[in-house]
Amino acid sequence: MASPRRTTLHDVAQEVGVSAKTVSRVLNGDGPTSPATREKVMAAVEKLGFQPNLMARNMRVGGPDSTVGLIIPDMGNPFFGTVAGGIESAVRQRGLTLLMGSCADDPDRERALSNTFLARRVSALMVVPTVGADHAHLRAARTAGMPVVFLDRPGTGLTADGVVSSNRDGAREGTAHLITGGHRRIAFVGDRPATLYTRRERLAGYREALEAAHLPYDRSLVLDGHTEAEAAEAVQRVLHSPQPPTAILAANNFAAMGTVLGMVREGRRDVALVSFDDLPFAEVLEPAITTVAQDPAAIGRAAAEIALARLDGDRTRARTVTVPTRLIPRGSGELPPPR
Amino acid sequence: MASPRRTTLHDVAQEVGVSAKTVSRVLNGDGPTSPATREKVMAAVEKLGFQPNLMARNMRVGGPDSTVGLIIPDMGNPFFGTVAGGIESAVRQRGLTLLMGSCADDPDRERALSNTFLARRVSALMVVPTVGADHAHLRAARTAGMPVVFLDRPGTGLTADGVVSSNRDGAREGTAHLITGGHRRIAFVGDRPATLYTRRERLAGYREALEAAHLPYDRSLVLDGHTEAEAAEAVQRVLHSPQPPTAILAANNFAAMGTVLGMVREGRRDVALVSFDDLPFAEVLEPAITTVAQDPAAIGRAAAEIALARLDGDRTRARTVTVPTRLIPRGSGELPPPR
DNA sequence: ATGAAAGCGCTAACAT
DNA sequence: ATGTTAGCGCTTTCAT
Repeated sequence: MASPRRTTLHDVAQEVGVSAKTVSRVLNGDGPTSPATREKVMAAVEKLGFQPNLMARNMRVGGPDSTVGLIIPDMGNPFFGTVAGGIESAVRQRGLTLLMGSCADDPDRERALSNTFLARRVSALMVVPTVGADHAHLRAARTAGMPVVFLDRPGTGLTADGVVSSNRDGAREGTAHLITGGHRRIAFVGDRPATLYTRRERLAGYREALEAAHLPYDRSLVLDGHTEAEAAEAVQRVLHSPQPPTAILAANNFAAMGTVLGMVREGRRDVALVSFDDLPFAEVLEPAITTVAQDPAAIGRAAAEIALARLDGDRTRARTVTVPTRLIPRGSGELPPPR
Repeated sequence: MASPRRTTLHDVAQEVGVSAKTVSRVLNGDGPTSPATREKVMAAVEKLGFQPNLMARNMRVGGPDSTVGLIIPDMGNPFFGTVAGGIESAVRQRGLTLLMGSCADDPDRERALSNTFLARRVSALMVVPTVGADHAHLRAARTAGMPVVFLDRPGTGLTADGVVSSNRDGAREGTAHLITGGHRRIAFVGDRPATLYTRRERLAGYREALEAAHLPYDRSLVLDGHTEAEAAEAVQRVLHSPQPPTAILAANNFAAMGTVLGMVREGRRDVALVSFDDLPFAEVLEPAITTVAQDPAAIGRAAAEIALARLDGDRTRARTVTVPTRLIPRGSGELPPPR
């Protein structure tokens, strides 16, 4: 009981009694076709359930496929989902379809996925680089005219276009906000590994704010946590230390959730908090959480615009676009230090 | 300054001084090859940055592409991201790559995306059906041997395999939990449109629990809200009604977030809440939120297993797998009614 | 161990 | 308005 072969253009042509090229003309609307054959062809297509084989078409036409590839490190993070939405709506207007894959934080899988996309001749490739991944292998495809855009973090081993948030400025602003409120001991809860681009940049912004206010940089106030649970534990520990912080800058949404969880577990509502990344529940908590909001949709849009410009022949040198963040004061960052 | 043509198998062959077929043999490791040529070929591949054109390969080989397509209605919902993760890890073991696209709740775009996947000859197609979409056009591909699996909701116009949560049982259990706590006026906050499969099933489970306890079904306690904001407003309104509920069953995560937001705005911490779908912040709120947790990763795994079995020749009739939900009492569902 | 020819499904270029 | 031929890049089949 073998499956029937997939219907081809020839099957349709035979059914109607015309040549394959005529069917092709009808379907792609290029050459002239009589209304009569057009109808007959469409009927046969419907009847046989014909799906044109785009691989064959693309191969003959020679151009790239009408898809854009996106590689993200983690499907569960809605941040990337929103980024993807921004790309999607921008490329769709050009008749391109966004296809995405997740590498689950694995550099080997990132490599495999990019080969998958390259081998299928996507029009452009967008990558949110995973820690440890190298991107030198993309050079050939890029030289052959395929745009490569790095999102959220710069790529490694390849100079290409990129789009990032104003991580440093945003973190500086968030920290300064706490300092203005009177805080002098401010903890930083960041992602791991500490070499992660966004973490480095945000830590740098945090330090800039401290320096500007002539506050000391205390390493014991810099905490790690890749997951919510880890961040929560780190926060609980530091709140029990001899000189606990009176305020916390959480450097991403998982860190922020963990920080809130840690504070709840300790029954501490008196610690000020500013979170980098907006949170779905930011407005629901008491106090509501002050955030340094990123604009993931704008990041996606900017990346798509760069890629489309490249496809249109833009040959200027690689550039990096910075999408601004915005401080949204909501309450948690306005708590004064105890005195 | 035109882009250089993409390197082909022949380019590599010419560089080495062998035939194309020899290069093909080296790359796919089928026929016998001498170690010497093997090395030279690999070197040339590296030097020229050769990426085999999978479209050409697949076309000649005739089989399906080594990708699996997934269509989801919304990128921003982490529920679907987790489902995708479950599929991904299951199909990867078979050398298949998961590619996903979002139709943004638009049935036309769902159709376009499925054509995109079909035209590229994916090995299998997974669809989370969007409201208003029809799936009859998938019949031909399915007949030709491509597995189709519907996730989270049944498809329309096509009998195919499916995987869903135990929506009705879960909602009944969640509602019964509130009834056991002494509540007699329990509101239902659901998604829109009211015809949505998951909403219908969950409402049915809610009604079953009411009936089992001989409680009246009061339509004024059934609220709608497709977004967090809409749900919040509906909740605020009902709390001001003459006979307000003392407990709420939120039928999905957006409804739950909106419900919490509405309660916070009204300063009401005395209303019991059970949420269908687990929430990232469920444990952080006070009281922590009692949920009827789904298992999205298990949904994805089950769907992948069905598809793989079909690819292995399973020709039994279409079946629907139900993945159980689990009640997680955390506090918000244990609030007693005021007396 | 390697090469030559044919063909996968489609369309560009040239007929008619 | 339609048909024919050739070929996209690769692999199969059959040589050598």
